[in-house]
Amino acid sequence: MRRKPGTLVPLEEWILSAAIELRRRREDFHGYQIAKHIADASDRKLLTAYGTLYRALGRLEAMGLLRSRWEDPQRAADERRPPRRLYSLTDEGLDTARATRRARASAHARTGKRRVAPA
Amino acid sequence: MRRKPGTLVPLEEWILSAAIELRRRREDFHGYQIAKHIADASDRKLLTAYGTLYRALGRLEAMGLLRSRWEDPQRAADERRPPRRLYSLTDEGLDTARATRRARASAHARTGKRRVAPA
DNA sequence: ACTTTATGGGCAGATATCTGCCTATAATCA
DNA sequence: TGATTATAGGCAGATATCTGCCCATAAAGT
Repeated sequence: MRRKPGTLVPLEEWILSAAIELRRRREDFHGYQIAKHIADASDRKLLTAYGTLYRALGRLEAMGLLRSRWEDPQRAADERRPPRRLYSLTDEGLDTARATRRARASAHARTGKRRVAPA
Repeated sequence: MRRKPGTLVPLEEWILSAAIELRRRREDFHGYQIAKHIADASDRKLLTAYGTLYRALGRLEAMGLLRSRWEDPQRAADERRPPRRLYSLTDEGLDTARATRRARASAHARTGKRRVAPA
């Protein structure tokens, strides 16, 4: 719905937030996983389909905040499931994710929006 | 349903037959593709789910008649779809597929079954 | 303030692989 | 011949990624 340049939409912020959490556990994440994570965390019936999330991941990657790589297909085969696309935060993405968190934390009463992503 | 050792079930024969056809076009094939191919070729409402086919492919690979490899995930990404597992006939699989065809061709009236796979 | 425009999210479904459970039946065995 | 057993196929659904279409709405433009 026409984003103000340099800002993130809520879904993108949630993804970055989840990415920081998973990063502490030294894990990369994949779309299906984060979709379930977000669906659980937020009661919202969000993501009736996964399309919205995968598109958001694509945008974040295009912005340079996430990078993705395909996992070794052999590993997927060993675990008897389709291969995953694994995402991780770039340096810029990490900065942005932290800035987003700070903005969230200090956004108690204020409704003012803050720039959390580079123009 | 308890196979006589060294024989193939119809689904497996169809797969090998399709594999020979595709081989002429110098193409490897993947599960989803062959499922549709078979579903089209045989009016049968076969393969309401794909599970049956993927299991048959797995058996043929375990028998040594097919080999599989994962396609380059980058190519799948470029074509904006999930990665495929590509199958091709082994030498033994090619022999077996040809023997199956001959058996089919000469099975006009006779109902007698023939050994088309090695014990 | 009012119109235009860009785009994110919902809905629907395609693409692709894989498993668990049940049942029917062919092959084997007694 | 009749009982046992192995297993292929159907049914249902999980895992995983991705696209097309539409609409609502916020941002930008006038």
